[in-house]
Amino acid sequence: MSQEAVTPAHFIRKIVTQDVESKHTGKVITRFPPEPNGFLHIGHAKSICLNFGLAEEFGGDCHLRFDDTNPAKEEQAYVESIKADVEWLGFKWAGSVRYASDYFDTLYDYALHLIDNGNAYVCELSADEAREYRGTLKEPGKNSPYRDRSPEENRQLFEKMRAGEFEDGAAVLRAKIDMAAPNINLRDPILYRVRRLNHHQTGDTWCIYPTYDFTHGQSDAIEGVTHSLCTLEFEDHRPLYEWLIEHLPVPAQPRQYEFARLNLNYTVTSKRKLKQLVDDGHVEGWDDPRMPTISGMRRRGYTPLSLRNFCERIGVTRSEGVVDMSMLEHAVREDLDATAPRAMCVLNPIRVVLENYPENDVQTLSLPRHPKDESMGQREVTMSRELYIDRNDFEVEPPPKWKRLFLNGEVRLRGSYVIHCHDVVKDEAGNVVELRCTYDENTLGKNPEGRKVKGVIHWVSAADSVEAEVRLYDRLFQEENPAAQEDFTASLNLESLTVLRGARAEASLRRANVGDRFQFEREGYFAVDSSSSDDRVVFNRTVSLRDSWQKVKGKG
RNA sequence: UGGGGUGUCGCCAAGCGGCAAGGCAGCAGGUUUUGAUCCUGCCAUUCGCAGGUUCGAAUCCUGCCACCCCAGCCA
Repeated sequence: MSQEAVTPAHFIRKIVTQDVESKHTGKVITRFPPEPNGFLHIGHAKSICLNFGLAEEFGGDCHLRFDDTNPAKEEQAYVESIKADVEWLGFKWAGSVRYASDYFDTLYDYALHLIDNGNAYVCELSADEAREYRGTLKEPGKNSPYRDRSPEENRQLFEKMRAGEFEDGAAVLRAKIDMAAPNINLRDPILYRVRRLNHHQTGDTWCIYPTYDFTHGQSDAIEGVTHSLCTLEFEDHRPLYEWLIEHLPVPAQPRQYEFARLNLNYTVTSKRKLKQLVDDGHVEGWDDPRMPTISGMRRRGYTPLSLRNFCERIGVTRSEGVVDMSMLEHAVREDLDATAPRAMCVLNPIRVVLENYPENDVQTLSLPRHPKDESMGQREVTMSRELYIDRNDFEVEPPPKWKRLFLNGEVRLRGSYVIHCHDVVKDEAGNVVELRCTYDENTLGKNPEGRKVKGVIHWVSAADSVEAEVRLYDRLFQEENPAAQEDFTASLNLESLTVLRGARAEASLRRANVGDRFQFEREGYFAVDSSSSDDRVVFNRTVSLRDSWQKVKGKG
């Protein structure tokens, strides 16, 4: 066997492995339980990869279950986007999509079970009163005056709640546990509340809705989930999760395990904050390519594999950290380097005239689509007298270490000839607007004799190229940890989007389809945006190529 | 002494009593018609701190310190 670096098993993988080897004879069942109240982001990708990945690895199942217990915040549109994101990442949920609301009837019966056993009661304290009775972090709470109602009375009252005989907020069902518990989640937690709201799945069937705590664990049990994985903030809920499972006639005993959520620097991974960016118009929508949402990253050009590799590499632990954006960028570059066909696109064009190139002569050059993968074939680019190169690839007076074109210097046109610049044309303001050059006809496919040409730059034929819009993205926030700021929107990077309308792309790109990904040589990876039309191609820069010239330049 | 957690390289992360994996970033070279990719080398005598146990400690014990989560009829 090879000694290749195998990803070490993280703690959850170890637990599952151990369970499979010992107590569990059945299969591993996990679930990804999003609340449909927003779009999924990179943090959810971690959870998706963990849950679906584990099930896949152990030959088990992973369910997609919407945790839809709060109709006030949830919408069908979010349900649809979430399904699309999970599928795009390449995972398949077992069976049909599930909803916690599928279990509302059972949950209601479970509630009656607790009531009949004296483990739950209807409480008519107002929200404010309930807060006072709950006590504080350091002081115990005190019992609700409604705590000792009889099971019979509670049953009647709860049935009235269901029948709509209480106004919103007028009554709740509470578990009867311990108002002095040091863990606040055990101070008679609320199980049901009255909410006269239409629900995206159940319509107007219910006017009482179970809380997360009363829903999650029981749903897990009903589905036979063996390992219920969630983030650290739910750790304090585990005793309640277990209490409910112990006191209810559930069909299975799922176990909850917590892991640290993913934090990425220079962005936010909080549905609430992302929603605010959308609602306040700081971005163009949930799928804005600057958003760390799965749909935004998809539109930006990220690949499912790059996200999955990223999630595998960051690991799964219980210590909360902040992953550097460069890890994510590395993951996309790695995948795209191997899979993206190459093409040339001049982002900031400046005209080049090859004075010794015959007026109407047009040559077709065949270039490989990929430098290492011949199976990707060739593409044709047109060579002609008038070209465009990037303004950044020319200097009248070159700085030290310069390898590109300069006045009275020469450079290789990628896949074509070596050209020499002997003059520049300037406008009234003194800006260089055109380069007068000559080409060396003996340099196609071979190096000139007697001299070395260090640089290679990309180019396109002036006539045979298409105008394209190119969108460059920079980090959304200037602050490494925007969430730590008083107002996170204050550190929004106002230059996170740069739109280049006059870019010139090689002709082969005319037929690019939405979603297609390319490496624009020497620039970066780009994906065709969904806003492209037949007469206007729009490219999103997924990520730039690594650029060691920036470093050299920086050192002066 | 409210409860629950976490502290290993700039970042992520292995390790679980036998002498600090790996990845990202960085640095230095090599190859290169992408200043890309690829390749090579360098990058924690030290594991939050202080004691202790032990032949031996990041790993065990004790005490500190720092940070995170919890007082929604949100999830």
